Amino acid sequence: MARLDLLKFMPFRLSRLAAEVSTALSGEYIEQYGIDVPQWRVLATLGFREEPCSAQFISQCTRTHKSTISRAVTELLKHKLIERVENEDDRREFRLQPTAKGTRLYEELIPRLLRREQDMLSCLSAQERKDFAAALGKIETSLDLVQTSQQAKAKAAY
Amino acid sequence: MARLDLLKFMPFRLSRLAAEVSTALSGEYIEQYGIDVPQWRVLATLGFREEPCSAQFISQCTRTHKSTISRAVTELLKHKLIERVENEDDRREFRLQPTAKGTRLYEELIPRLLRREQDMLSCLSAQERKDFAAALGKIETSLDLVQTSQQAKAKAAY
DNA sequence: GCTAGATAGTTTCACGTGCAACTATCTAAA
DNA sequence: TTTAGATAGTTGCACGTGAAACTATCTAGC
Repeated sequence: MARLDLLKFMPFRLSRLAAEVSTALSGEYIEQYGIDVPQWRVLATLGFREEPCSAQFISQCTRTHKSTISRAVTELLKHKLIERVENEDDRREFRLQPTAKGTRLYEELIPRLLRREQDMLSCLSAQERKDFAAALGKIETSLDLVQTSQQAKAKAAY
Repeated sequence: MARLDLLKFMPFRLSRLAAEVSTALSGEYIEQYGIDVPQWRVLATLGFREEPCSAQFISQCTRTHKSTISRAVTELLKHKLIERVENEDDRREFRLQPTAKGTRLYEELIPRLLRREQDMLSCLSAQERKDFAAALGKIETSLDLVQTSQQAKAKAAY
């Protein structure tokens, strides 16, 4: 009879680890600034990229449901962390970009989060970290999980 | 100015991967049998272990909130996939164990899920798989995420 | 230029989950 | 024996999220 040790089952381990890491991060820093995970994803995408993006683009890049992004954008607008300008070429979509306040928050948050990530990985050697990231990358690719900016653009333009 | 590419940020990658894997599994197999993730966790714990367990024990092992386990147990009882017997030594808790029907479902499900896990990891060589699991183990340990049966028992007995 | 279908974004709804309060039971100490 | 505090399990509540419906706008084909 086939058996399965849940504690060694990869999907379970990933789910447990992701949940733990996520609450650790959001609990300590993100909640501190009054923004939640989807809002952080919007801000992170806008902060990293130079040009303004559409909500659709953010949704595709972060693989987050468009309704979730929509609500996050509404909140960020309300708190004046981002602003949106109409797109003359296509009046269905809006160009989103961080405000000065949003950029300030972003710049405060980044070092904290990067430090957190380093803490999390500090139990691995440099080589192990590299291998771990590479393995993760292979799995992501095989699951067609990686959405490059190019692909997103291509999709956006279909 | 510090920047952060969300797509290379480990917490984000883990969250995205876990979500994808989870929906892939639950969508294709678990939903097919009308049970959801918490119910599967209960069944997996009971099926793997020989002796009956308490809900508390399952909650600790799987790091799933006790209210979630409670609801999962209620559903599984309703569908006669598990049964519970009073514990004479401590009448607060119940001993949970799979029924014949539950065991049958478990045995049908296991090979499918294991095959799925293999598919997911098939993009890695044997050595890479081993290294990946080891790295994951180190991170889990450093985050105090690993709950052994012994520890759970110790905690249960405080 | 019109119409059909696609797309961006919003909103309503149903549902699953964590938190906190609650009941029942157990343990330890006075 | 009584009482205070801990524990097992359940339930009400608030909240976040995905699916689906909806509006407005765009594109392609006629």
